[in-house]
Amino acid sequence: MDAYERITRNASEVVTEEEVRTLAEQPDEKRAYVGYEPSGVLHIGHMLTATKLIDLQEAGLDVTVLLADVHAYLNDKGTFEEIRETAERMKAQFLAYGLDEEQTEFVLGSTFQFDREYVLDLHALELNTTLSRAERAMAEIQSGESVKVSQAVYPLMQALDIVYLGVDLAVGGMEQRKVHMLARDVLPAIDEAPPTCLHTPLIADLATGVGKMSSSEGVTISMEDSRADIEEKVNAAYCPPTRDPEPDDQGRERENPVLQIFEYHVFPRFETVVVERPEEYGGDLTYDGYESLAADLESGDLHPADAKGALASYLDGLVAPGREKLREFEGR
RNA sequence: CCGCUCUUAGCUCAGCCUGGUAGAGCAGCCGACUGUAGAUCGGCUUGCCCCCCGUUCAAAUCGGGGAGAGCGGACCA
Repeated sequence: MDAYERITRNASEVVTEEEVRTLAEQPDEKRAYVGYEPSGVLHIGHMLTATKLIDLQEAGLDVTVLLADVHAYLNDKGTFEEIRETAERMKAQFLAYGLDEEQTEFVLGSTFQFDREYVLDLHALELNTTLSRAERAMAEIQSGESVKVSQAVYPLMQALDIVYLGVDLAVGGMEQRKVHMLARDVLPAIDEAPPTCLHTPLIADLATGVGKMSSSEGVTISMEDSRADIEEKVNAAYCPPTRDPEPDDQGRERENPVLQIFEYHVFPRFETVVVERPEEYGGDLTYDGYESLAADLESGDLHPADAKGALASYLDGLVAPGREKLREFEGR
């Protein structure tokens, strides 16, 4: 797999393809970043972009993980003291998850976002952005039902972070695309280049296959989960024997979250996947790629219950090191 | 600052006028059926009715005070 392929695999979109191709020519000199609002426990949403960061590191890029304490504050997530405490835990879990320590730089937002120069640039961006545009960019990210002024500033800071972190590639889930498009539009106003962006897919809600999995509602899988928790959650997941389920009775599109997790979480991290299966149903199966597994599920050669069993055990393998880290933090 | 509206189950809301300690839909949970889940069928749970004071035998409901949220405060309508 060449660098370009490695960088873009499993991405929902890349903006623009041409810019990424250029970047892929000298990956060793490039830097990608993702910003996360610190939270005490890594969940499967964090893990999705983290998996992409691991891809990027394997392709040769360096990675900056922004622990966005100021953003979390602006989004009403607590006091600075509380937020910074969770940032440390988050960093440890990312490393446990498999980010390369040598190739990863963790930066706390507050270490540069209060600099005079940064703030002046921020105000310049504010001057170039309408409130409705900023609000639109935040729609998928904000917490609470009424929009605060702080939340309008939020996406502009994301744009500026890309500049101040010296980043060549901004990575995020698809929910970040409006923010990134805003950044591309507005950064030229302060004579900065529009950032190249890479967006990961959103995984559907585990229980229903509708919409996207969210840590705030519905079921999610996190580093807090025991193996038994994971088995229980995966077993309860929506999983028809197809990768393209029918819309539900309200006409909402559905995905197969079990297949999605195989595709976006498991196969990027494991060369082969072994599905253990009782002799009664045909014995073990071995897959060396997502396509063959999905095809077998569709044909009926692989029963969803067996797929779920395998998924739970591989997910547990991904979560276990982070779970250990969390336990260490508890011990302190 | 002024005015109007709202606050009842996890969510959306009904009940308030005509006081008698509460309901619907959705969600959730359990069971049946499928070797998963979903769908279907059967069953079940849940409430400081925003807070305080008062009237009353009795207050979600009436009166007073307070808190929180939403909307409005040129013109037009």
